Amino acid sequence: MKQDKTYATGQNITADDVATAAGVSRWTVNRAFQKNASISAKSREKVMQAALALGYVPDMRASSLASSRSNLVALLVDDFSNPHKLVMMERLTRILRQNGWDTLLVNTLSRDDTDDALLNASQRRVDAVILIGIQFDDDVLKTARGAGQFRQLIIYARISQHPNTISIAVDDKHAMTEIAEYVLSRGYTRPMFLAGPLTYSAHLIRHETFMNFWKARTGCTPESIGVRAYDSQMAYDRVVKSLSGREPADFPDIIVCENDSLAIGATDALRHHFKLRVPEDIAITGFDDVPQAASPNYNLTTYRQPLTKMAEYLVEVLDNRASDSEDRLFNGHLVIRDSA
Amino acid sequence: MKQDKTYATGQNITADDVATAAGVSRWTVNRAFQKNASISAKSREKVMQAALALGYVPDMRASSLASSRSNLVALLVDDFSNPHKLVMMERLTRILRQNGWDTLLVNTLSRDDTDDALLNASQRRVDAVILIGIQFDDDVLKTARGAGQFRQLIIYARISQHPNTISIAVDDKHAMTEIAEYVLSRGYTRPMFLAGPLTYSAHLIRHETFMNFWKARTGCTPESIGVRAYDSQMAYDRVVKSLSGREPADFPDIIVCENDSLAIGATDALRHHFKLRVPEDIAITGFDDVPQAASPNYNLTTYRQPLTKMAEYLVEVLDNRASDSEDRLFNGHLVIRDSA
DNA sequence: CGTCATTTTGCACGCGCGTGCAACACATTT
DNA sequence: AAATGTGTTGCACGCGCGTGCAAAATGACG
Repeated sequence: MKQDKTYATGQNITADDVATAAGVSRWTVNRAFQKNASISAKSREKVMQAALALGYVPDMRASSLASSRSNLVALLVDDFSNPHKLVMMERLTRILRQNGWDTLLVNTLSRDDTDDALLNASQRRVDAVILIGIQFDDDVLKTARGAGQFRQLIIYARISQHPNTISIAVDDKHAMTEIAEYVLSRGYTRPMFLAGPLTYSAHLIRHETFMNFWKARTGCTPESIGVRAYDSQMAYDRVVKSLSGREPADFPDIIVCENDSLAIGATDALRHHFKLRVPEDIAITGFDDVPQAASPNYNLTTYRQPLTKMAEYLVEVLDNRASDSEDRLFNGHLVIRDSA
Repeated sequence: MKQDKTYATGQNITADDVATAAGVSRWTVNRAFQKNASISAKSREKVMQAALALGYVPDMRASSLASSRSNLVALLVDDFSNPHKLVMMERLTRILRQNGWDTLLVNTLSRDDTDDALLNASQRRVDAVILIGIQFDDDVLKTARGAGQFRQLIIYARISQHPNTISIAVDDKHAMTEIAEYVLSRGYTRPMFLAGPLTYSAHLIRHETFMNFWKARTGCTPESIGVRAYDSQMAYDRVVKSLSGREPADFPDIIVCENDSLAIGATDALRHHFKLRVPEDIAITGFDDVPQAASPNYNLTTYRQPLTKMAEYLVEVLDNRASDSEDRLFNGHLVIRDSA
């Protein structure tokens, strides 16, 4: 049944073909496909009919080349193990597309690869590069080849100190304060903080905020442990290692996690390794509200970022409709479930 | 600290600029950036140094326009709720990029949107469109505008009856037979099959295979239920509804799920709603081996698709190195854990 | 040192479309 | 009917690079 090896229908149809078919000039054809072009409704109609009949589709490579705007953004992602990335990618690509932007997905294999990934984006002359990852640090950006080719560099869901960069992120300080207030108000007294990689200052905010808050409000410095990646398995192992051999009295009564991946790993460790109950024996909080957090198995108390608002603001920035090019922090909200 | 509003370093540098700087013609410059170009090592060196000094990056829009090959593929994804999609996307983008292919990620919002998504890909003149989704059916493809613009249409991780299309997928029949053999060999006698959306024939294979196998080998027809989407929550609700009010003797002793998302929802339902143990009271099998399946919480017996091999074969097809343009089915392997 | 095979380089032309301006058509006003 | 204004259309030129071929440079060999 499968015959044709290619899916193509012969040679490409250009605006010229449509022009002769519609009895207008080529420029009128292209105008018909532009948004705010000066063209009469009548001739646009003629053009569109001819285009449909011929199966003409404008070539954005050529239009981009001529207009020097590509309506393309590169999305650099370096951590596919965190399920929250999937949520972010869905939201971003959806809202970008609804606003006329296409997305080039670049899988940044490792930290050393960032440079290559940026080069990749440059070659396509994307209008902006969006970074959603954890390995991108300011040094990499500074020395990146081809970094001069794109107009905007946007750090999404993270803060960056790098100049010429816009951060669109949740206000970690505000968010973590809200979590800490909640933890305190629920009467927990021996919290432990489970942090992710503490390589860059931007990652420290949640950690610092919680520690400072707790110290200021109770006088005590909470215990704190960390892992090298936002990975459930690592969190599991780390919690096991940290709590093994302790007297029950020395256990924390709640583990405040930097994100849901860690929280899930911690929960599994408490339940399956230590045979403890969550939240009865030890409570847990997370951050992100990944889909799994809502499952009856975890019922995780967590913090939801306003991803839609953030994506919409991103579009504003891309369209140069944003009032300024400063960083923008958003507030999400605490999602209270059973885990704490 | 953040001063410059744009990241651009003035106007674009073209091959001409590099040419004058290196003392060669523009064509030599471009040759230096081509793979198998006829150019001496000496002048390539000269060019590369000048290019580096000026920060020149070749413009793929122009090269694509001139050569009519874009080295770009569109990845159409329509179901971001399944965590396995994240795994597939990571593998695909990684291997594609390692082989010189860029990926345009198109979030296909709904079934009606497929047409628009394909149009989107056409406008960028991608060399191929890769479909990893469940909503794409043959009717949509038939009537798609702009479908004639790309050379190849590849259905990934699913079978399609559509001509002019290549499927790269796991051999569902073989895989499900392996699962069924295992279930039988472990002595289960009252299996229930939990299926996903049964809209297209391609989705029925796993279901049919299991049902036929069991009937042939035991003479009994297993019970079978289904949900409208590959969603854990739906699976949870469906299992609750199906088993509520039954006598314990009428419970299945194993639930064979079409994929891990459903298996996870089923597991949660058994544990949290019915307070049953998995696998002691009722066992579970899944399909895909999502990261979560390996967690100590689920320990899911499941089937892993050879995603790397599949992606590598995809590259072969894109490079026209594949022996033929027929569908290609791969075998994965059973991953035995505790859940069954 | 000359001849020929081979590699390397330069170039006219084209890929498909946008920009800015000039020419044109039409409706409105005096 | 002429003059004015508004909306619409056509066109020269350029965006940056690849293709195929011819000219030039290089190397091999007698």
